[in-house]
Amino acid sequence: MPQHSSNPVGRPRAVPREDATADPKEDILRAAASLFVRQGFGGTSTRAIAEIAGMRQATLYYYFSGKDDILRTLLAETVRPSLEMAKSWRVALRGGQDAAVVLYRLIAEDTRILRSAGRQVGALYALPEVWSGNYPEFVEEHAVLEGIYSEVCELLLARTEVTFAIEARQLGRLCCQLAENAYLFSGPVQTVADTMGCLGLRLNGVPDAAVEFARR
Amino acid sequence: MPQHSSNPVGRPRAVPREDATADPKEDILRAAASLFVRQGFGGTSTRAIAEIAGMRQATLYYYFSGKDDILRTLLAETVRPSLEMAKSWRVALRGGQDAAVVLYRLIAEDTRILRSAGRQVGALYALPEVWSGNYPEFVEEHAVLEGIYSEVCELLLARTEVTFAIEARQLGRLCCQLAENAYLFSGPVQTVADTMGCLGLRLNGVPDAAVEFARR
DNA sequence: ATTATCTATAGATCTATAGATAATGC
DNA sequence: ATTATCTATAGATCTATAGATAATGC
Repeated sequence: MPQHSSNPVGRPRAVPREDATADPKEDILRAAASLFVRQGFGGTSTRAIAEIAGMRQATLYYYFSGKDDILRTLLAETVRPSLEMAKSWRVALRGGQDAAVVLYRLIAEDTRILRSAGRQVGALYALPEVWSGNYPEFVEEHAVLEGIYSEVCELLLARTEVTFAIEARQLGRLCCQLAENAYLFSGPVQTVADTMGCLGLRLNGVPDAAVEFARR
Repeated sequence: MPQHSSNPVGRPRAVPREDATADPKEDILRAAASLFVRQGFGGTSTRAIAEIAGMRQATLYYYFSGKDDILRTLLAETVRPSLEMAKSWRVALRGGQDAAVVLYRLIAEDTRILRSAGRQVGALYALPEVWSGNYPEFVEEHAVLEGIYSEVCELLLARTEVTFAIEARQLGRLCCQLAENAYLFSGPVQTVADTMGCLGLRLNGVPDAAVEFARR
């Protein structure tokens, strides 16, 4: 009869934390994201991460090769679901689905995804270090994501007579940022996601009546 | 006859830079802003700042009490002109000036101010350290600025029948961010400022026809 | 004498590794 | 035996200060 042991293998922690999950890696990622967002990447020491994660500094290196590796993991983990979602909407768009509907869905679902990650991902993306050449895979994936947004905006742009200087690429970026800034809004996810979708359509010059249509 | 000496007082620099201005303080601020924006605050050492500014690390302390003091100066220097400008538009607004016109002007002029500062101020404001309690004067001043934006948005919000959840405070913040994100757009300042003003009105549900009116 | 810089450095980090240790599993 | 942690620490920073120095100004 296999004894379902409640005690884990390995040396016990010196200072156990009651809020630790079963997965130390997850604890580290959570702790790191929270600190990066509040103190910046360079302003966060491995010691501080470890302390919040409930282990000693050196133990981090059993799971990650360093701070860079932690941030890389956080970035990959958060952009990928958004990108997959966006790619499937791109298929719908090219298949003839209405651009306004697609943009609304893109933003709303992205908002949901980012919020469910629970790591204030938008704030993470705002860290200068993220864009400074050390995380090319992330930058590349994010560029593709922005490209999909831009493709939708391009179609919306062609619909209206725009009287000021604006390019699809810029609108795409701003809409992408809308979803990523959703963490600044309080309230139920559904509501915030809806709001972001509507604001994205407004940015693209879609009249509120048509916005109303796209919401369903 | 006073000899207009071309040589400065004080010990000469060990490694002079040809792009140094007459004002070492300005050189330091410029170097620091550029590094903070690319590498983050915590990721930038005083040595790196000094090197770009063309002096030795210890010399920084002749002008500033430390990294904090440099960032505090940068923040104060950039938010204040925006705030003064916004306050004067608040007067106009309360005096009966059209809200759409005021919002357009607010954003466009803020865009110009921030860009003329030449320090990618928006990116500076995105640093987590800025908001983490060490710069309360800045945070306070910025809150007032956002408050003015919100006041304008409040009036615009009352004009239209909005079908989704949105508050004036959130719109105000987003419009403020628009101006602060203008550094991401390339092109002549006038053009970018105009674009940002128009997008801000769009965010507030102002129809493009009315936007056209507000631009003049 | 005054000014603006320099050199040198103490003391406090911080990162990453080596090697020990305290559990379970078999 | 394997695993997950620990302790200890070398070596590399980084910040901030003390005190020297090389100019001009008078």
